[in-house]
Amino acid sequence: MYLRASEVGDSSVADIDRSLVRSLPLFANMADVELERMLARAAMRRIPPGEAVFEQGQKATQFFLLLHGRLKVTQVTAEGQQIIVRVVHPGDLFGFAQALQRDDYPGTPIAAAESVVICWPNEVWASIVEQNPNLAVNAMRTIGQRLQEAHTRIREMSTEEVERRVAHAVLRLMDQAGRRDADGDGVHIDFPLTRQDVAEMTGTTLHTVSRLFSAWESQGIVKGGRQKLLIRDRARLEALAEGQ
Amino acid sequence: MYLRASEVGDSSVADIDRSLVRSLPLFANMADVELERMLARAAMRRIPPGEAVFEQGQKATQFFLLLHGRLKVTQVTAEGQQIIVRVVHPGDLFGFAQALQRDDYPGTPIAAAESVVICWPNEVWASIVEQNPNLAVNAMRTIGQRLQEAHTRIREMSTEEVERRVAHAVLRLMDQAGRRDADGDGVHIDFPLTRQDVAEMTGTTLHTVSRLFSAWESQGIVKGGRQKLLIRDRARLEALAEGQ
DNA sequence: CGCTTGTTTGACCTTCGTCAAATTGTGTGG
DNA sequence: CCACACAATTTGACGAAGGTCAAACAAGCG
Repeated sequence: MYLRASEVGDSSVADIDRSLVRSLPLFANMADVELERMLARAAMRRIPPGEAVFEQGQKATQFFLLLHGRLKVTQVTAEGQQIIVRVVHPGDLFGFAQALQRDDYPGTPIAAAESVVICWPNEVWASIVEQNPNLAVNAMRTIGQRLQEAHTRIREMSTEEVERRVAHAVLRLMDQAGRRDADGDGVHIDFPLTRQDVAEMTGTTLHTVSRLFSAWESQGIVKGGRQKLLIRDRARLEALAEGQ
Repeated sequence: MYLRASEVGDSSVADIDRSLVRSLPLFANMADVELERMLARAAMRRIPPGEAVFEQGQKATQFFLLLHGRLKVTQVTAEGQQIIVRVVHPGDLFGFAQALQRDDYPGTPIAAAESVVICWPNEVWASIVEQNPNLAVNAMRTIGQRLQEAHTRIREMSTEEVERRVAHAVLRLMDQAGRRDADGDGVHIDFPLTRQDVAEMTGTTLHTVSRLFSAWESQGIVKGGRQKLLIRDRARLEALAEGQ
């Protein structure tokens, strides 16, 4: 948020915050020299809220790393229905298309808040992986974890009713984007999140999510607001997620 | 099916069918020497129908490749509900736990039909990947594709009604395990498949699947049987999958 | 201050899951 | 080779979870 780059769209390598990048697990085992070499081929981009980094179906020419902010990756069906495939958090790689053996991007990452990404041309990937197998292993673990998450979600959608699914989704958001509230009265989600978003993450409608949040609020479990959510009683939310 | 190993549980490396392994995309770019070196550390196992290669939650000590047969990978929820995460086809890697950064297996692969697998101890993975980055890239692509499939499934479960989901699942099975029928009257699924299986793949109940198959059968789209399914009219099934 | 975007709530109705019971294949042991 | 037992399948009746439709109501933003 406090980046020099925030005034411009694209920006030079020199502006990239080294200490931030260095702290990412993805680069944990990479030598400084190699990291510099990698950053030398990167570009930085600022994404204002509501804008897409790229569009679903677009030819994949680059891959990305989120430095600051938060992205919602959406997919749109042929009928125009939208779902949120996942949320990209700072430090996550995304737009990995060529590693997934496809030449177009499968989804659209939209900035939920002001965001900053680094991007590399696709060709860089192969050469980097060859020189640094460690990175490949790390990247594979990342994808593996995502696969895990996807399976968890499939299992939830197959076997759980809406209330439990929504509870799970909120708990996950809490872990990934929770922030101790200023008033000390709980944990709030650190980026603008609508009921519609939650619905698209759990396979339900914004109406149902709204009804659930209202019910929860009357029990003191959460507190809602426009694009805001504050969790006050994690324990009870966990109970709901486990089915009471 | 015509393996010497079919009489015994475990078997020596010498028995592994080289031409079969060689033809797998996973080893496409691997030199013969390296392939031999890799197979030298492998073991072969025969799995009778209904038996598990390993159990969900078990400590992951090996990774596997399916040579013959068909496996249903199941997950069981805390409440005891089961879902089928995916079907393993000949040539697929599975039981990849350590690449996914976990030390236990996330699911249970059960042989739907008589099956033969090769297995390696986990330690082998790292050394092989180091010597042969190509394999790592291939493996990553495989995982990437699985992630794609998982997202597709999530999207379907979020936005489509049961009939479309089941139609999609059947089409997928057709592509992955379809076999021109002996009577030439369509394509049948090449392994024993129950209504319950289809239900667990689509997040519905065996009752609903049975009702759907009955309806489809009366329209001449499919023909059912005990653990059997014959697709006679792919075009109409595709129409159903697209929502008419 | 209006306008847009997000949220809340109510009424209604459809899709599917649940419960129950009958039926049909298959393989096995006598 | 038949009969029995078990597993898979089929079908019907019923009800409830949750989606759809509709309308009113905030909360920011320019």
